[in-house]
Amino acid sequence: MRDEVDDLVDAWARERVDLDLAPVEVFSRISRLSRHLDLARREAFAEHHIESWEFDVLAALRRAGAPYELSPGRLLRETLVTSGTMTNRVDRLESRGFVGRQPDPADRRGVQVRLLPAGKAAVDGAFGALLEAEQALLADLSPGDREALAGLLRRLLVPFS
Amino acid sequence: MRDEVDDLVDAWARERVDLDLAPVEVFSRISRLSRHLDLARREAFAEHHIESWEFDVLAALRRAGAPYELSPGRLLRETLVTSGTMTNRVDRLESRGFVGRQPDPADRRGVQVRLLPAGKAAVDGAFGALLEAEQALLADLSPGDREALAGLLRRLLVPFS
DNA sequence: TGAGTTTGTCTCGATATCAAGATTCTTGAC
DNA sequence: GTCAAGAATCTTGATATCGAGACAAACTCA
Repeated sequence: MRDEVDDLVDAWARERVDLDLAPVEVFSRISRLSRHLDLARREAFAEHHIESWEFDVLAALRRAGAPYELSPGRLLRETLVTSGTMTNRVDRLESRGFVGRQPDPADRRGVQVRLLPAGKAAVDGAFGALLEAEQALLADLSPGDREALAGLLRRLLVPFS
Repeated sequence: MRDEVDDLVDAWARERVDLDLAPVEVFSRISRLSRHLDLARREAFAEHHIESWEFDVLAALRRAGAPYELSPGRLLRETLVTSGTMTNRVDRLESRGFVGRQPDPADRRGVQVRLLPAGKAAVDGAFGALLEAEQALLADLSPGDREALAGLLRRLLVPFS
């Protein structure tokens, strides 16, 4: 059982016999899986007529719980984009009727972005499709393997959190 | 030991008690790690004054081995970008003196992109810095853990290869 | 050989993102 | 109370990417 990264590592090993390529075995697989997952995500969402960036914003609001309201600042911290990008995203979600903007009663500089019913329906449907697609990708791993994998990944992620 | 994804899963679990969130435990960590790795990569390359996209192209040429020549078509398949993007990238690398373009003697439609000495020096230096930074991120895992992780990731990646 | 299809590269227009700056409001120190 | 410093949001300009299309050359198969 070989994957694309085995070929990559072999090629580097031929050219740079002096280097220890162990990190490539892990991190290159993570990067490539992430790219494949983005594509799979896009496909799963396409059937529900939303884009990945739309899901990211709507999901942050959905996770927050009723009344499904967050500030733009909070949203950009959740989704790791800049403020200009978030303004643009909320504009487009607003024009689709998925979210609404309301002045923040406690801070007159502020705005609250609220998830509207159409947006909630969209994100709930899309999340279901996403989980289904991802379940299929995990099908070859036993529950024990999944937990072991999640645990090892957590250990890599903790220093960043 | 909790990470950002533990919080994410808890939030979803509160809102959607009906769903099995096991895939999130794995795939959300992979996506987030990939984003953090991109930033770490950018930092490691900054000291060598090259950008991530430059490394991607130069590394493909470097891995190919002497005489370090690939066609634009081959390069875009290696780096997963579109042809318009690759034209732009090769243009900029050419203006930095890192690569050169030559007509393909065997196919008059074709072009060969060749890695020049300055480009080879840049990519070798940057790759060393990248491996060093990535070693540090792996420091907490034993060699056995690393192999187990790489093996599990390979099993996820094989279907895409 | 010659027509039609495929391949390889580049050009062009549209767009999402980022970074920096502008604006408005809040907060805390004195 | 006033003023400076900070925070929240939006605006603007630059840019890298994508997707579609153009063009040239190379195959295919009768």
